[in-house]
Amino acid sequence: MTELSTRFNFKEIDEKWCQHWVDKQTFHAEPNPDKKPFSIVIPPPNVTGILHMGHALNNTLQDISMRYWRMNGREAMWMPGTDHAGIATQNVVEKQLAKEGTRRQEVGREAFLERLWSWKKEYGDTIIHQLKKLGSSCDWPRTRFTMDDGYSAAVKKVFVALYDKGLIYRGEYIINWCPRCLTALSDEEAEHHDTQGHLYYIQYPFKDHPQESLTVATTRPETMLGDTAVAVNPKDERYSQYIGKTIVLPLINREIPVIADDFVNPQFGTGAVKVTPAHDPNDFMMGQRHNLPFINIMRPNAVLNENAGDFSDMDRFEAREAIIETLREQKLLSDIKAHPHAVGHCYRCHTVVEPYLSRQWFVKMKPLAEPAIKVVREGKINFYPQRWTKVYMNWMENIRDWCISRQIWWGHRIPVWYCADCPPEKNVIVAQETPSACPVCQSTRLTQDEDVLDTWFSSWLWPFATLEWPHDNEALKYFYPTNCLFTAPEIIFFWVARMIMAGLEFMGDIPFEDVYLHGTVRDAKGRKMSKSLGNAIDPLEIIEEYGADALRFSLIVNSGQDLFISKEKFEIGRNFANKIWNASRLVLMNSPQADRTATLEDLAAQKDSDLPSRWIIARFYATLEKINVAIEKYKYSEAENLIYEFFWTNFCDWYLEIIKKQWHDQTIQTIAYKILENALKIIHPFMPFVTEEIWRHMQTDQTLISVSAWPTRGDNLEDERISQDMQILIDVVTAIRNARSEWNIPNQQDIQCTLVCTSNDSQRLLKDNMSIIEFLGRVKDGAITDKKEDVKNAAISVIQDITCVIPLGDVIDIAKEKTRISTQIQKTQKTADNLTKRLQNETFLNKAPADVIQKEKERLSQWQHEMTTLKAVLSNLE
RNA sequence: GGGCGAUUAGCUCAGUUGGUUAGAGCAUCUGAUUUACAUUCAGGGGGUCGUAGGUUCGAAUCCUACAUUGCCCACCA
Repeated sequence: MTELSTRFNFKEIDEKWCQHWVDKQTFHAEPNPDKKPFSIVIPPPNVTGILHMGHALNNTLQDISMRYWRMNGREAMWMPGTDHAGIATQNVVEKQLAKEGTRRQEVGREAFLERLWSWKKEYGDTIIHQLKKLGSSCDWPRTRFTMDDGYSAAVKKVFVALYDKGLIYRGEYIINWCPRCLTALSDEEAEHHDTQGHLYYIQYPFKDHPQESLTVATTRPETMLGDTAVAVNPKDERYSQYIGKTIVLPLINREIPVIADDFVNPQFGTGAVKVTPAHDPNDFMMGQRHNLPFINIMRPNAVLNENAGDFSDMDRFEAREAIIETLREQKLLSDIKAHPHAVGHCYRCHTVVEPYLSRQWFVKMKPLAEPAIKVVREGKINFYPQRWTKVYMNWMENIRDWCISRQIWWGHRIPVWYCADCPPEKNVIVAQETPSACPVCQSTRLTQDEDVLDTWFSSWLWPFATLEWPHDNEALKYFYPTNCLFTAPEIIFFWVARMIMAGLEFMGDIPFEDVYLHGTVRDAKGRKMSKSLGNAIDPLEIIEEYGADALRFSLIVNSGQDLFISKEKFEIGRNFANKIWNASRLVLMNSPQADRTATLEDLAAQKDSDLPSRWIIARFYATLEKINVAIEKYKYSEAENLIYEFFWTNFCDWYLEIIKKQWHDQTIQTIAYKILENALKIIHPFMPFVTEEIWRHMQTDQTLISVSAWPTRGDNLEDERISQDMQILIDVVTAIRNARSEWNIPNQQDIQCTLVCTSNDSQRLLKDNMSIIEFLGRVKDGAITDKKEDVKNAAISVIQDITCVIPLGDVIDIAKEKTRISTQIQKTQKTADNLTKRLQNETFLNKAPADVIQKEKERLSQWQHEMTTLKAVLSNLE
């Protein structure tokens, strides 16, 4: 084998295997009738920019799962790809244009889209590259983009199908409008933040009695310019006399009626509401109920239009100030109260959205939601952690129609054409391909709808559109439905729920069985990582500095729900990778004669091996068992802790230390070698690079650990006896080390140690393993006896039925040792007392299960034994 | 206004269906360097499990209330 350097040189090795796996298409999967499939689709990262820590976490989780199942014999296919992310990507490119002093309207649609495609090329490639660097075992030749030709065909087909089914309609409604992005948004795309606003109380005078007025309260006084009524609750006696009266709207002197509507809450504000049907969803409905005029007072950019009288050409917030000022002057402003309320913001640019009346395309959601509710209720799809089921259900059960048209250019153009020669509203042609003529009047004067579709209208097809749907093909049949979706809870509504609906509607089957929702990555102070806060840690920087394995391992180990990370956290992973590297060096350097054809099962079956070897093999199988369960239950941090404990504490700190003087033994070489080999396999899903590299050094052929077989379980579960015996050895060694440390005895100085015990079992155990105790405890002349030693000036500790006596001569401070023993006696006494009390308690004896009582009795006798020994030790000191 | 989490060592987190003296990593303290690894090794200190009640023979674990904190949803202008 080749020499390994003293440190794990991750830069070189990451690069090497990253390249190798891609070049050899190690992770390409094809339908294989002999294997069960395991497939997942990546949540396609937006091509807006580069990957952040959240992506690193998301993809690490997916990769652990993929690698685990691949090694477990599945045909594992991980579909990679990217999302065009309509508004978001258009925004970043618009910002670029702005820097150049131009705008998309000046550049023109075609040239602007060219810019976007080149942006997509650059950032899409970067993202794929970053995913590779992370070690993601994706099926790279399948890489898809949500605006691929084939994908676009799927989107169009879906639009037409839903339209034909009557589930897509066009209409004028109040939607969320972003005045900066100049587009409609869906309800989900408007993020509500609690904001400290004001409630303005404004007096609206009556036409007949200008001295009298109704006072209304509003948070958006500028919208009063579009008021077409004032509403009160019909049961509100304070106002019943005014219903039907006419009010003269201040500032623009429009005459508007006082109407009665149940919607009005008499408790809120003054109980009288201004009604602005074109600028508020509730008012819109009232407007429809009462046949009120809809007066739009705003241009798309939220600057007031000609309907705003003196306030036209003012921005909405500027107009708010001006209106308040004017009303104040006219003594029509009776009060301003602080009023905290939720204000909608654009999820992409954070501008305050405006409820705006406009004609858009919508999807009727209820019919799609029903089957999607059913599959979750029936447990065909499961959420992990389970509590997210409720969140999903709640949204689905109250689902509202989905506004899917966007007034932007980057995206799937809506497959709708309008005939110039047909009457309005009857001129709509919905088709997958550009029609050559109007099917009704044969006119060729057709224009396509200018708008594009919501980005999620393509993402919701991801699990099957990436597999070439609607083309019937083997891969689609074989890999759909996928097994699991790994994503963040933020997009349950945007994406998860809609994929379930689309899957059921178009594939007639669920898109995935499990949905695993992981936490958000935050900084050490718990803030969300973001560019604008400057607290983001770039995963690539961590890969450069600590290695990809370290990044992956550290993101998972000790992780709670949300993830709080600082740079230091990555040291855990880096150190562990280095530990694996060096332990492997040690084993490989010392095991030239290891029998590489042996299997761990064979070795486990040899019952005459030495205790440490039997122990480490048993520990391995116990760990393997627990890891299998943990991974399959999505408990990745638990799995990592098990691996860490096994490899570092059991294997390195004990086993490799114990066998240090035994490398000449071929059996020891074989066992160490085989344990390492199998340990690498179970570490591999978590740390693919270091394990692949070491594997290559261990194998004579060119096999890859990535596609090796996961260790099989066998019946070699941990032997209770072996682990107990080994624990005694460990405790004895620890007691000796402890005494050394306590009495400041330098390591070079040899010490003596006498182990006193009476039972045959313990005697034999100690005799068989005395050399280990001597070696690890640096003991010279270890002795075993069944007679009580009457040694003065000795450090004494008790391990079950074994008393460990270390003569210290004048090094010992008798007073100090007495205190130490006394403290220990006190602790022991307390525990024993508690146990005694419990065992004397009638109700405990009556009600507790027999095995618990039995256990407690055994414990008590152990404690009592220890106490007797300790007391003897103490009296011996006096 | 509703819903869902969280609260365990200085920090980040484990803690399975209630049943040993509540664990780990980091940090801290003491000691170790011709040894595979100082990205290391050995040892120590550090917790009345947010508060108050309740259920139980027994509670970090189950129940109730409260506190603190985070997230999501919601048309009371």
